[in-house]
Amino acid sequence: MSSIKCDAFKELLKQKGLKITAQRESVLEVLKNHEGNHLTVEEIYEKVKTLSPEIGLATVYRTIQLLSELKLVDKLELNDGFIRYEIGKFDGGKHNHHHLICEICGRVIEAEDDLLDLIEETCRKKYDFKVTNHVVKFYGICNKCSEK
Amino acid sequence: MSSIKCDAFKELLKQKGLKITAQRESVLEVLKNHEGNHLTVEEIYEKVKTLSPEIGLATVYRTIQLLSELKLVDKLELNDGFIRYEIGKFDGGKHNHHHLICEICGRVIEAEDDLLDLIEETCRKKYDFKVTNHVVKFYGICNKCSEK
DNA sequence: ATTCCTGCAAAAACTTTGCACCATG
DNA sequence: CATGGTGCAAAGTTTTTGCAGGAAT
Repeated sequence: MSSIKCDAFKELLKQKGLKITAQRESVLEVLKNHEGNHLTVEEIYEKVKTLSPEIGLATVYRTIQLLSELKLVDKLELNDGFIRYEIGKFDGGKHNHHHLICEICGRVIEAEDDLLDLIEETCRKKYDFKVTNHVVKFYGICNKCSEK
Repeated sequence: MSSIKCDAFKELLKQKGLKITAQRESVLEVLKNHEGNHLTVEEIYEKVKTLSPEIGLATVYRTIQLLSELKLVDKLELNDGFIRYEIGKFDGGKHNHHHLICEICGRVIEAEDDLLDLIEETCRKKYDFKVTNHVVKFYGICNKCSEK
């Protein structure tokens, strides 16, 4: 498994004099295989154990922290009380990240449209703030819940 | 202190057969007095103790949970590792909530513009999802950090 | 009076740290 | 072989819960 993201990861580690270990690769692998799944630490741990059975929870925490610092994963709080992580989606300058969260059933829909340019323009003009990334959460009622 | 928000709170409690206590009023009071301040539980606790010195931390947790359920306060994760709360800003149908977070100094600027109508329109058309509220976080570089 | 709340302390859940051993570069 | 990483267990944090006494309706 040698996708672009894995290569980027190895490259970043090398640059910083850090080591490429099976555990680190496994954690990244799990996150890659569950893109858009918003995993909790415990869920990541459970899934990683199938790839690296001997891994300790502490290593999962340490690796997630590392991946966060490298901007390869994003922390997420979907207001269900859990802190979640998912692999970053902003390769090559894109930075879209919209979640549609149903207030009734809690379902999370991933939206990909990027219509925020206008707002970013306003941030720049009005607040002199240069936007480099954004996270948007829309709360509402999903189609299934509307039907009921 | 009998603002609109306090009255709304008392009304909601009454409706649900819950009781109006000094502790609950104090917690709401603190959040009202620090609108836009993004307080952690510990900060709320410290400030509430000046109003209700005998209050316990457990009661602060319980009250915040209650206020969350009543949609009077919003949970916030500004990616500095702390979970924060602030009083809700969507009285009377408004639901704006944009944070500009500087990736260098961590400063949080509150933006009030609401230019998201287009996006909400798209959510409705494309995903059949009715948006009732949104939380938007823009990461970027603030003016002070740009100058350096 | 009845029901709900509170403070306290204990428990549970979550996250970080120290250390001896191991693996990578 | 030097440096950094790992697993484990212990320590630190944060949050929740049980319970007996107290307050609100």
